[in-house]
Amino acid sequence: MWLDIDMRSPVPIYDQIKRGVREEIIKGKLKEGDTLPSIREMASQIRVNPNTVARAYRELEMEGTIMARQGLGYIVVSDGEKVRDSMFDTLSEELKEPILRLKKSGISLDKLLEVIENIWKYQS
Amino acid sequence: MWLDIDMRSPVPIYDQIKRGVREEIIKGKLKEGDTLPSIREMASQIRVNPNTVARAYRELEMEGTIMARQGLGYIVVSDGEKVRDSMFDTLSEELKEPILRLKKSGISLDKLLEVIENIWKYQS
Amino acid sequence: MWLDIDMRSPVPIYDQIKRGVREEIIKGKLKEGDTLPSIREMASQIRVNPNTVARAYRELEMEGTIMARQGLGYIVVSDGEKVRDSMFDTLSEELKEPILRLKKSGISLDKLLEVIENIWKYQS
Amino acid sequence: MWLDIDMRSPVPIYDQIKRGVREEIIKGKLKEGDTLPSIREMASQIRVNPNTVARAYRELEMEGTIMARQGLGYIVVSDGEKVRDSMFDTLSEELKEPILRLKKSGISLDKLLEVIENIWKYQS
DNA sequence: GTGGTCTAGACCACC
DNA sequence: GTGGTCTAGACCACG
Repeated sequence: MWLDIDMRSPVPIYDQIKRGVREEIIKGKLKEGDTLPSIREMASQIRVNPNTVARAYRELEMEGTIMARQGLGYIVVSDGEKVRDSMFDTLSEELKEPILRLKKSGISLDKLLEVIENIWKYQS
Repeated sequence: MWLDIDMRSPVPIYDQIKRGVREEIIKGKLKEGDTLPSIREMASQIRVNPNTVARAYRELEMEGTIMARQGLGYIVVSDGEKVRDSMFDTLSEELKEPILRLKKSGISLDKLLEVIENIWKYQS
Repeated sequence: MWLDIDMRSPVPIYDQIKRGVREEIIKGKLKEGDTLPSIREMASQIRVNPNTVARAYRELEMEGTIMARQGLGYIVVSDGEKVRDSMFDTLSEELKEPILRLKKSGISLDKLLEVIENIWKYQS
Repeated sequence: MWLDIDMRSPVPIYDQIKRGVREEIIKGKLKEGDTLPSIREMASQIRVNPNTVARAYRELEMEGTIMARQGLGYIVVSDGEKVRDSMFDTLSEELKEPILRLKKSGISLDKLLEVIENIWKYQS
């Protein structure tokens, strides 16, 4: 699989892997029943320790997105819809705090929306 | 002082203190030349380790918002305008990552702006 | 044969096969002297790796329930009574641990028996 | 804290730690707001690698039983009631499978309840 | 081959 | 001192 991991990001690698897998499911590149790359394979592809991949997969399993089958590997069990929904919730939650702080500091809603739009349009 | 610290937040305490001080300056409750509560005083008021307050003050000094005066404590040296501007920059930076991830996952700009507006209007 | 295997169960497949064979014997559908489906036949029917079936048969042989006959496959050598008894022992053993943990956590015997009865009566 | 870990049990150590902590909370020996032994302390007491304790604590945090505070340690955030309830659910779930298998194999309800009672009364 | 657990030990951030 | 992440590598069970 084709996850690109940024080793210099403050976001933990295992979390980048989790996000990457979720995004593949949302994009439809991974569907229910598909098998993920094995832990060792993924680990060697993204040049990371297998333990790190294992942790990511394990946590995705705990949240109900994928499932392990002994001796066979991990398969996707959640459809893109569900993953997308829970992802929106999470991200909205992340947006909440900085937005409320901006509000408290006196920015206007219009100014905020303008800032957001700029990020959307002109950032990588 | 009147900072409220949330011990349960994932945001480091020293960072909450920095933000709190900046907000007081933005709101005009602290003006250029005003002195901050001493490290020990602040620490005992918000029930926090003095080292933590010291770190916050030290970093605020490094960014040019406040200044240490031997034997007198820390005084504010930046005006509300400047602090507000740099705060906007920081917060915009924080918004960037979740927004771009939402974009990558297929949310529309309109939908995003709607979400933002809802947070703005209806969240505490 | 008529075993139904649950690939999503945490119970290892080889163990599900062992249990399935034992249950057939207990129910009388397999009697002393009957021959089991060949490893390959069983494997293809339940969509499982032949190695897995082989392991199940091997272990059933070790416990004295079935026996390999050169060129003829496996035959049943234990009667329903015996199998049932050893099965009860095994299952009682499995019940032991969760029950004792419930006890340690302060549930009353009556409450426990009630829970058990509910499972018995109302679960599929 | 005085968890006793059985290194020879098939139950993973990190899981034994999770169970142990939950039980301390249920018994009231750990209350809301109490701090757990630090990862390193617990690890050295039960002669186990700190990573193993860390995993247990992390998972307890994910299920909402305890909470980490940087530089300070873990504190209990769930009361005994809640922990007990979710524990009952889990254990009942564990009982379900062996009980239904016993039922399928022809044991009578009375016989089963007798077996349960014996385990309760006479096992360690 | 697959995943699962555990150890040993490094490095970082926070208090 | 605290927790958090990551690596390297061993050993086990399952298919």
